[in-house]
Amino acid sequence: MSTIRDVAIKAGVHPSTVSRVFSGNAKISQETQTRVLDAAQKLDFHPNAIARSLSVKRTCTIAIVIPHIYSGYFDDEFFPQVVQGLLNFAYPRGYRILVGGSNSHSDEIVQTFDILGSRQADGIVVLSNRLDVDTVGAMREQDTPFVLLGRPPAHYHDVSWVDADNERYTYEAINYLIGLGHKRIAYVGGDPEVAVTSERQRGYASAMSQAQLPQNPRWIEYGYFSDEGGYYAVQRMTELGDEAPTAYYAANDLMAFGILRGLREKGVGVPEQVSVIGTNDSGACLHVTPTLTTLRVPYAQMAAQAAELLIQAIEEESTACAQRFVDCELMIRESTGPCPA
Amino acid sequence: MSTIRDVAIKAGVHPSTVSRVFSGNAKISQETQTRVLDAAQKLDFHPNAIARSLSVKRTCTIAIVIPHIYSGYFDDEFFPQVVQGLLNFAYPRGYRILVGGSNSHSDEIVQTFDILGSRQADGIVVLSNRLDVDTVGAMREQDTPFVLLGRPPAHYHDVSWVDADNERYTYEAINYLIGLGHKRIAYVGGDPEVAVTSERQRGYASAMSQAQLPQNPRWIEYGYFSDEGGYYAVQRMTELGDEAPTAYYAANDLMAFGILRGLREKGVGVPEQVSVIGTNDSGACLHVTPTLTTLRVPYAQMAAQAAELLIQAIEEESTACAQRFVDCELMIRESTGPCPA
DNA sequence: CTGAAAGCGCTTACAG
DNA sequence: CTGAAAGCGCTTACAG
Repeated sequence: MSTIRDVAIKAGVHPSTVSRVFSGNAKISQETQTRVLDAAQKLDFHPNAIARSLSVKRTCTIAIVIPHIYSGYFDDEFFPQVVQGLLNFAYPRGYRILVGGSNSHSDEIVQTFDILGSRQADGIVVLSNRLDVDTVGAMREQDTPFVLLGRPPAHYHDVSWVDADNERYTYEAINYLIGLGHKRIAYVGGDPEVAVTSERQRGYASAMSQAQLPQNPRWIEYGYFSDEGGYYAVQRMTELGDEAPTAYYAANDLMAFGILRGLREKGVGVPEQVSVIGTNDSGACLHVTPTLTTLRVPYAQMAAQAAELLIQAIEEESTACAQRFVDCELMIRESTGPCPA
Repeated sequence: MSTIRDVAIKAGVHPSTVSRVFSGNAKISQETQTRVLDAAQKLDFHPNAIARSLSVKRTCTIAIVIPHIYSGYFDDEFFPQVVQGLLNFAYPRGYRILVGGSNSHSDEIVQTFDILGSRQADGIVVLSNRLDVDTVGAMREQDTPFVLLGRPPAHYHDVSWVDADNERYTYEAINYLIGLGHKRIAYVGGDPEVAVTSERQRGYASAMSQAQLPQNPRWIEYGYFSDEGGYYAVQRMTELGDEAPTAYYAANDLMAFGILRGLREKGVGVPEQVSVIGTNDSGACLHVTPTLTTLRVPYAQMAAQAAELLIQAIEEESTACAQRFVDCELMIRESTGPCPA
């Protein structure tokens, strides 16, 4: 592998000159330029990105560490959409994505700080699902830019984040069911440890109480974002007899598919007898029967905005923080209908 | 941000000593060790990974560039499985994944060579779908290790790759349909430019001809891996009347879902009247009705093996190459059944 | 427009 | 076990 020095020798110039023709920003005479390029060509020279990074203190890389908490991160298209969104924004601007692994929640934090501390990336987007105040506080103490996907636990004003207003949109989804005449509505949340679970539950509760509907604790189940979780919720709730829900709201599509499966097995018609709403709008919503009404959460867009904030922070070296909400949309399809009399 | 030098000064030792306590491999007296660690602690020192990389010529990173050819790379769980597989093997060994973007096929190659040349990663796994001989030849000319996901166009013996034997497994899937009594079988391939499409088509053709079944060119359609492609294939083929296929093999699940949708709209019963087989075994196969019989291709496992070969090449600096096949499995579910009389 | 020099923050033979 | 020095391959003020 040839270096800038080899090229310089072959071209009969100083290494700094070679550097200048490759970095682009500097006036170089037409003649030396071609001489250098020629030499580089012949030696198959490619600038070493690591050496450049060390010198300019920029890697043109943004990082993300993947939680291995539940496989739903992959099953439910959450992670792919995030990577896609990051790439959509970052790639055209010359950035690449560094993906780190983790094998537990605490390891996830360790890995995040490792990337932050070692400067292997210029910035990092972190999934703030389970971050506590301490963690966020510690991130603020260091000086590599970061942006959260999801709000921090306490409402720091000097932290950047992008989030959906989960409470509000779940409220609207429940309201839609109420508008269809449903009165007994189930809430199937994800992992109760994850912020989004309680956010959505608040939306559910406020829609119910605003409509002055009775709330039954047995209508609430945590399905941990898995298909089985949804399926199990149906087993539990159909036992309630007269008190069984006529509609289910699930905090992700996977659980909604499990609900659909559970209802089908019990011979319950959807949407004639029971309505089902999922969350995310994953591709499979259109492939199931009936097609699934779902609350679309634009993860790719969230990630793209996170990348935007991050790259802004990196390049402008501003310490200004920004908070952004993205819009969700209720995709009404076949799995919801009027409450039967 | 403090450096090794700051720590050295504070601890009253030479920078090389600090380096030694952090790199781990070197005998250091208990006393200096704690002095250094103390100083590092106080200064919140974290070794700079980039500087280390430059010095040791290793980044502990393996790269992949994502093709933006068709969104199916994301929709069909191909890419997420690949990243998951890479990470599963790489993460426990201290490697991270660098993900690059691209916006066209030629750009994909440009980006690949850019990573290779700039030494931003220690190795790269490349999707060999559309690589031509020239490209593979050029990759061999440089000295960063790489492994192909899929075979190279010509059968180079000095190139590492991991692949499924697509021809063989599609042959078996078709044979399964033939065993069920089907005689008119449709092949719905992906993008005809992609190697896997013709590989599977060969498997299809040889199963048909071995069973001495007539082959009708109108039973062959390219659905470009999209839902719509499968849907459209049904529109075309149901027009064939008596000659319409009684079974469909689709080269990915997405197209199979489109086929299912098309058949449902036409009131064709699956599997009573027509059987359908997909490929990949994406999560949604279990959520559709009927559940989809599919040829499982273990992408995550393929990627993990690619990571294994790659890391081997990186760490042993051996130039030995290896070729590996992974096993596929026909997952028999509800969408296939005996050919109606 | 080009050269010479110092520096980015580590590592690692070489001495002792 | 520790220090001093050279080096990894670039970049970038500073001169001229």
